[in-house]
Amino acid sequence: MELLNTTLKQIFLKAFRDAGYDDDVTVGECAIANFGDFQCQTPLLLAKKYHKSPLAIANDVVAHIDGEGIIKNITVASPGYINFFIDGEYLAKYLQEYLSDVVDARKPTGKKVLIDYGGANCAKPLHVGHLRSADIGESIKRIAKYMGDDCIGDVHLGDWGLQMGMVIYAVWEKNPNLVYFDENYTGEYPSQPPFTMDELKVMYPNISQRAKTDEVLHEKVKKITYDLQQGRRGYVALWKQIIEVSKKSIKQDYDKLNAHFDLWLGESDSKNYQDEVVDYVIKNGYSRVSDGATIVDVAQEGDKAEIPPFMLLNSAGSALYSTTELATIVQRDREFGVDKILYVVDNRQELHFVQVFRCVKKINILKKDIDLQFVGFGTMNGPDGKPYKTRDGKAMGLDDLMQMVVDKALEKVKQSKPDYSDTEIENISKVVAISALKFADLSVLRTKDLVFDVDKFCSFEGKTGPYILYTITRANSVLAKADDCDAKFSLSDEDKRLALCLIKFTDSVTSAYEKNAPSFLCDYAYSLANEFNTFYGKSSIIYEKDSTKKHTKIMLTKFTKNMLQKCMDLLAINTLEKM
RNA sequence: GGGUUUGUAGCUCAGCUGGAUAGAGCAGUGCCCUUCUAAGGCAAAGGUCGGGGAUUCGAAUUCCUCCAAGCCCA
Repeated sequence: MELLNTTLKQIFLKAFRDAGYDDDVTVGECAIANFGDFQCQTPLLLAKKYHKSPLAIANDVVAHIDGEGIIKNITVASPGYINFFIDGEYLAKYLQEYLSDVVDARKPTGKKVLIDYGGANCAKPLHVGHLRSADIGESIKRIAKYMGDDCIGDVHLGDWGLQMGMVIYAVWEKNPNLVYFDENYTGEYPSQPPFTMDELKVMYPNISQRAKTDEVLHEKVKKITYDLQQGRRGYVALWKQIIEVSKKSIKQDYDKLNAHFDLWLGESDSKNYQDEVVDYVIKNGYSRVSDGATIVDVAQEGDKAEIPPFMLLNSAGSALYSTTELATIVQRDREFGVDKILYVVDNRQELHFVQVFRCVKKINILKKDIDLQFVGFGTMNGPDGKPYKTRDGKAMGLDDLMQMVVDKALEKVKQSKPDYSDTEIENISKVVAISALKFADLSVLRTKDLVFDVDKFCSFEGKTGPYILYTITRANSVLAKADDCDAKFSLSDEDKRLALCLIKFTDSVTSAYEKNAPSFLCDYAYSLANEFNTFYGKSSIIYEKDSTKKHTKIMLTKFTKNMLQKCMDLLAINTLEKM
């Protein structure tokens, strides 16, 4: 279907041409405004070029506008705005078509996009810092899918670093007699892991803390990590079990947040490509040795800042985080044939990714020219304005945070709905709590840092997730009680505000998609909910006497509900039928 | 030191490519539940948009400069 914006632009474009103003692509664009339903500001832009006052141009154009049946009540306002209204009947017809069309995904773009988000580490419980990547990444994925991209979400698990050595050490410390640590052992290893996830969650922080001050322990851990990466049998067997157990637990946590990954690959999965990539780079002369390390220069002319070289191998000859990243891109190119990769990671990693991206481009190793994008998000800071710490003992795990919000929601539901059953209360509280948490996280502009504020996550009033859920349930309740008839759907002037708000959806998803910024959708959902609540409060819907008016109001209620549901779906927030 | 991001109401934040009186939410004030879920609505109050300069019909938005903070690299 043709969007109203396009229709209006065509009408205005023709009028501008007929009036003698031509040759600019932006001519005739109209936007929803407060001084009419729509406003066109083009006359202001043309004044200089044609040496005429904007007011005169506006008047010229208005005389040539042919918007029969669509546009009405055109006025010109100083210094050169063209304000106008949309015919109610026309808008009603358009709106119905728009809504049945817009809920479905757009036409496939044919683009394959991999979204790298989540960023959990094996053996480590998720903490508040993981919230943003999961929430933003999942929403970006859903938005891109809606816009027609073929999307793959990859959790890209941290499963190959020093933390694995730490956990293996912890297992050893607890029971050094396990067969995993016997170098002479050649038989099968037990199928059951010698630990539970709950034990792992304690082990890692414990060793990590101790390794900071204990040099000897730190060295031991490094040795274990090295042996693991060299393929020591017992360690590898144990490592695999750690990953299995971790994955299961991490998946449960992400499920709670409604973040669902298509791929559960980790850093270690690219190791098949690692040697090949390193060889390739060295053989083709892209690297040089500096202070014993093998590096690739990635500085470019015109750089404002000095971009340090990409590190391929350190002085000990071992691969680094950056090497793994490079190998992973090659893997994604070969195995998935992606066109674009989005990295939904903390802003602080930007330089690292700039280096990786430049290196990939420089060494010319990919089959396809992949569009690599750094989609950074602001840091979750503590109350002191410094990044929220995990290792300081007082760290808040995601579990604890969720429990806190759920408890708060329980309290709230119990007091406002005393007649609900316990299971009902429990179910509602969970959904409300997660919606509060996710919406609070998502509604802040992606790139900005945000203060970790428990009260904000626990807030259920105002611009929050629960407000949107509440609006949906209100609409539901109306629809359940409404006995609709077959009357005409026709928009009166007072219903138009809600109708115009509904059709703004396209602009919102589009900018959310283009900027990889779900916060635009949060803003939109809130403004729509707000508009609906005003509409709801103004007059009764189901007790409306006039059948046309009643039918129209019921339809608008239904549209709003569907639209809000759509937005929440794109934000990956579950909704409720009743609360 | 270099780079980078940010500075908008008491607090937390919107304000996209410059457009009419700078918008929300919390907190605080006053109303509104014997008709659709008050987790709501309505009304009022709150701001020299960090300071200064430049560009123009018009700047929170673009440019320059200074101040302050965060982050990254050294």
